[in-house]
Amino acid sequence: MHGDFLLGKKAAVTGKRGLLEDMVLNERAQLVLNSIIENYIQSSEPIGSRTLSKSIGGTRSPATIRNIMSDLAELGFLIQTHTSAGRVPTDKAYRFYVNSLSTPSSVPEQIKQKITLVSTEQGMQVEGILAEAVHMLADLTKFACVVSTPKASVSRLQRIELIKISEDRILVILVTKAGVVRDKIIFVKDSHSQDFLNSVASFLNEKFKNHSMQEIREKIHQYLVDDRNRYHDLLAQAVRLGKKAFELNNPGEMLIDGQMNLLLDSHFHEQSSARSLMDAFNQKSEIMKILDDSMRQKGVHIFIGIENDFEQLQGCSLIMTSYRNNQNVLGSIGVVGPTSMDYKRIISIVEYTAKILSETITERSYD
Amino acid sequence: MHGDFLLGKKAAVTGKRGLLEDMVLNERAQLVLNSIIENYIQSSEPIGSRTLSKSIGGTRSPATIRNIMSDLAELGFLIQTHTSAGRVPTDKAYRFYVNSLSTPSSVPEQIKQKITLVSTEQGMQVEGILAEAVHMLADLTKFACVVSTPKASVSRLQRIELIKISEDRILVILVTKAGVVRDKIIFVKDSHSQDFLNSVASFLNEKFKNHSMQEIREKIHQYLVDDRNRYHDLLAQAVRLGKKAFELNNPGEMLIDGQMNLLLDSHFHEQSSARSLMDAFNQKSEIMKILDDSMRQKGVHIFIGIENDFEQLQGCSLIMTSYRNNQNVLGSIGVVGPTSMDYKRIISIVEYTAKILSETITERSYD
DNA sequence: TATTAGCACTACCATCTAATGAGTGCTAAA
DNA sequence: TTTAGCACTCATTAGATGGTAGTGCTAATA
Repeated sequence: MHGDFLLGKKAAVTGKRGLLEDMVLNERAQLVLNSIIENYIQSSEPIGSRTLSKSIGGTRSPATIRNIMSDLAELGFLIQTHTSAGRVPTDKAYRFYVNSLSTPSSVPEQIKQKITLVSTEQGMQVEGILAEAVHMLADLTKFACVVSTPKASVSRLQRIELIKISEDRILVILVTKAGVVRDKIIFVKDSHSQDFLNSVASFLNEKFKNHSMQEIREKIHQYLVDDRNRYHDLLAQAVRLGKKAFELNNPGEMLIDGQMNLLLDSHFHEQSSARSLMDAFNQKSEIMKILDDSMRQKGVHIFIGIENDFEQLQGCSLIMTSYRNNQNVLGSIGVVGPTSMDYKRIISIVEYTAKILSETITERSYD
Repeated sequence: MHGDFLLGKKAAVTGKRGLLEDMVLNERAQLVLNSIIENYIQSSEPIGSRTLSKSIGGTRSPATIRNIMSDLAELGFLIQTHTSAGRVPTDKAYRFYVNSLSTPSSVPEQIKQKITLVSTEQGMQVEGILAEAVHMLADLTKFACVVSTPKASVSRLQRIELIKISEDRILVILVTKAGVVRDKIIFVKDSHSQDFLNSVASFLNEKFKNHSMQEIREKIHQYLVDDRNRYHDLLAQAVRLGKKAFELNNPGEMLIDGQMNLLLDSHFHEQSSARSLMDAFNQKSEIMKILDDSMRQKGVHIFIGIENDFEQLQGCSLIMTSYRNNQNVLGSIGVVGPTSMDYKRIISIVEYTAKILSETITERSYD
């Protein structure tokens, strides 16, 4: 295979078996590939051998470049839109490129200055801060951005309030350590006085403060499977109300911002891709899955094109990372953009934003 | 003036003075104009005399139609994009058309069935219901839709809770009659015990329950301008905390959905108009103004093109109406779309949606 | 062996042209 | 008041053309 020439020593030793896994390109090929990618990220136009020859300082003639490009194409790093066009990086090329970005590039000072969250000064709650963060991210990157709200299951109880609304409805307010207030209504068969609800609430507060919602649900379940007659009436009622109050009914929410950026982006300017992107963002559960996944691991996660499990986003790249308070990982935040995005820049911005967000929320946590 | 032929008796009597105000077109002209508008709404393409002649059943020849059209153009109801093109209705024409829709067309049964709010079953709060309503509206109309959340000032207090977060921070939770829960943090200089906060809260609850936020703010202000030494410590503290707690810090919020629909709409497919539309939606305060205005009056409000005060939306038409619970008008909901929208259909959908929304929220109110 | 120059070839792109067709306005007749 | 007829306008479309940016291949070169 002609392309073998481009492989460095490592691949040469391991031979064809390791061709795709431990792919190592020789210096020359790497230079060319990276240069193509960076040019393409800039211009969004197919890169030809002449352009590239100039771009790398004229040390190689267009003809040489052509040979190398031809081999890179054979190896699946480049494709041509048509015979006489320049070449465009494939998802595989971007993956190679991103992997080679060993040192995370630092955020330019002037961008750092833009990444500040002001909502914290306005007595705003966590959701407001998240909204601001995702809006800022969308504004800086000019792509679509998503953030998941703190998972109810991991957040720890700060306080619960029960407010009688009507004979059969009770408003439950849960305040978590992370600073999120959730409210919902539960329906009950028997009417309770507000005084009674206050006792139940203070019982639940005492019993469960600082426990995670997950733990609380488990404990309540435990109470219930135990012989319930052992408990006196207040306790039994409290547990029953508590069960309803702590029941998880929202599967976690997310905020999206900057979808319009994508529609205005030239890469998605064809009717069909715009339409399908829009559909994708309406499938919140799928996006939630991605956000959840990247919550579980440390660092920045990058999904390039077809690497993406969610088919409708396979024309995009995703840059995701998690945010946290001093106790727990709370959720994740990230960017959805074209595969030809400026990875260096976007990665650093996402990373830095998550850091600032984490700091802001930690400051905000009720401890 | 040639166009005078088209004017009916009324205008003929009042003469030129009333030309624009009590504009009445004779039957023939009305038929032609309405037919042009309805055709254009359907096809989005300039309407020519031949097409129209067929469309009205061939009772008038193209030449006749041409004469009428020419006069209508002279009166400002129609314009031509270029000399040899068909004609397109102006904003003035749409206004005429909408005014002539005397009988509000009823919503087709099959659309009625689609307009249902399910979130109420899931123990969701008002904001969730509004989000569902606006999403549904966007889905049905395929335009952008907005809804304003219930005004804090008009909503009546159901209950206030004060929760100590840290030495200098207190979480305030306000539950209104309309079913909205608002939470915010206030900062205090002196530390208070939770017991103390409970007393303050129950004092405030007793004193202000069922009063509107506006009233409460005024009363608190009254307390403060009175000689404050007259009050004992608890009261003085309560009032001071109360002032902070009831301070209006969010000017009212709104939810937007379906912006992407507009971007995908052929009418806004030029780069520039898409971009400026996007900007318009980011100017939330301007849109809020429109929503507020249409809250103050009964019925459906229609702003066609240049009738719009907000310049950036002068390429659009807005269909707005208010929603309410059994006590008060709470906010408004509406649609932003191209001036060539199907007014009949959209108006009826907006109207019906607002009705369902009002019913749902009334059901939900805490009374 | 790696690199380069030279050359034939390909396909897109902008520009021009001519033909088409949908529409108008005007005039004269019914 | 309506209509038929005719000349005219202008956007759109389809071909045709030349220019350009790119390729692949081969043979010569360092």
